[in-house]
Amino acid sequence: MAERETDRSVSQTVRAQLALRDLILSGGLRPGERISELQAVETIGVSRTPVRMALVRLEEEGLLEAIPSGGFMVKAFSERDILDSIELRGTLEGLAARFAAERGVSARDLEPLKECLGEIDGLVRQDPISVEAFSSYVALNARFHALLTELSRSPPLIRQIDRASALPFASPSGFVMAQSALPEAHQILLIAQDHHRIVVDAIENREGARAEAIMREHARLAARNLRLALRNRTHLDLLPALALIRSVAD
Amino acid sequence: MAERETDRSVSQTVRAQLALRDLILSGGLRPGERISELQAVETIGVSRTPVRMALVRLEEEGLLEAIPSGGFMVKAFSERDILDSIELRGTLEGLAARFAAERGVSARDLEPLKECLGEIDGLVRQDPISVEAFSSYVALNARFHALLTELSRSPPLIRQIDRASALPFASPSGFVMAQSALPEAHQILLIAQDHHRIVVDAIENREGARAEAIMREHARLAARNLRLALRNRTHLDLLPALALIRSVAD
DNA sequence: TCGAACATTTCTGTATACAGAAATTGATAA
DNA sequence: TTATCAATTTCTGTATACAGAAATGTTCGA
Repeated sequence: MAERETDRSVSQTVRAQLALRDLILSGGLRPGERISELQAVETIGVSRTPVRMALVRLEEEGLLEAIPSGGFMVKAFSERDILDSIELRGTLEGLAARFAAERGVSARDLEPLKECLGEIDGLVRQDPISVEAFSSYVALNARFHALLTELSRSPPLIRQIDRASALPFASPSGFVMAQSALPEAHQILLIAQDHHRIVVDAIENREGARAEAIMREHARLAARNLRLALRNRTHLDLLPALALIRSVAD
Repeated sequence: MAERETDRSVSQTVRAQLALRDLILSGGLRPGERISELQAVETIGVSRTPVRMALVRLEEEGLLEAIPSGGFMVKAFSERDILDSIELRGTLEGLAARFAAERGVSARDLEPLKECLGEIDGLVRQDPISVEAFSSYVALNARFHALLTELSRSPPLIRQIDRASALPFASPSGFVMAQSALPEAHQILLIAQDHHRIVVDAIENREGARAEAIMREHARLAARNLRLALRNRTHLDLLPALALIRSVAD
């Protein structure tokens, strides 16, 4: 939707995949809705073959579901599904943190993580926090988690975490936090940042069990947060995947 | 390879996927080897389109890797990759066991699991254990783990576990345990069955933490087991994915 | 007015054709 | 003999054509 002119640097398949994913996450396609290949062809502007490839990939990714009679539909998730996904992700990240701690990381390896930590600090110290700062936080937070995951040095685990993140971190491209929810969100950010600091410390000190435990706690915070957001119908959480939750969408 | 005549009950894509996966797991395609679409078309007997679909699915599944310049190759795994995958799987199954315990399962829900437990008991009580009994065990064990996973009642978790099982449980269709390795394997089976009994008991008694812990321990047994198998170059382990390990294949 | 059966239309799954890129082979020169 | 360059061949990515199935709309009968 952003650019219409053919971008030759990216394959048609990838383009279709990105376009479809964004369409799903932004709510352009509702949960349960059947996806018409021909319609997608028109919308995206590529042929059926790459669209089809993208559909298969998105199904494997977990955003689509195959219809027995043929074709795909947007997968619908319950509130519990999302909460479970968050806990699942926390468990995997806990394992990653433990791996990082137990296998030993050099000070040099920890550097990017600490740097990221510092950048986040700069944001969350603002009082009151701005909407822009919050958007930056979302990006930085994602980077922090990615860096942490990388530290495990375990390709299978990294892969799995990437997959598990699809839902909890699913976020349409142009998400912005509502102004009214900022103060409460700020409080949560401060706690989350505490967790971040602790896990880095635990890894540095080779305390695997502690590193694992804090990441699980971190996930529990996110879950509590989401539960609150759902109850209040606000977007104060860090996880704007709400469009996918059927029980809310309906 | 089994049937050549067109099986109309299954789609061409699924047929291609199964054929390719079996070809990879049985070692017909070596790790690192590039997969020629046209060659696959000839071997499997379907057109390029379904082959292509199958390749994409197998890549998402983690058995193939995309080549930057185009096409796919069989993914190569290190010994550590496989060990990590086992621990990863154990961690996820631990979470599943905890979910099952905490969320409460009725006696009726536990019935299939207990029945499976009993069947395995019948096998492992044999002394000496037969090669056939061992093959049966492999199947029953997979069923036990699947049933346990189901008890979590968490679709996202079940999905992740299925993905995570791709490697640890990867097994070509006609695998049989070597006669010489049976006694040692039998010992391991007995311990594994102890774990199975404990986890069922823990779930029944709503002891989430205990259920989780024992599944992790269970994975650690499998990992130790595989490590031993790799050192001795025997197939005494329960995880015949060795064909995928490059450090062994080389 | 409602329901069922038939015809029409649309859509998916599969096969194939085509273009551009990559790899391989062969030839020539140092 | 070896290295380099060019020509050829092969392969992938994409588009499109076709057949069968599913869904939809319409018409006829009760």
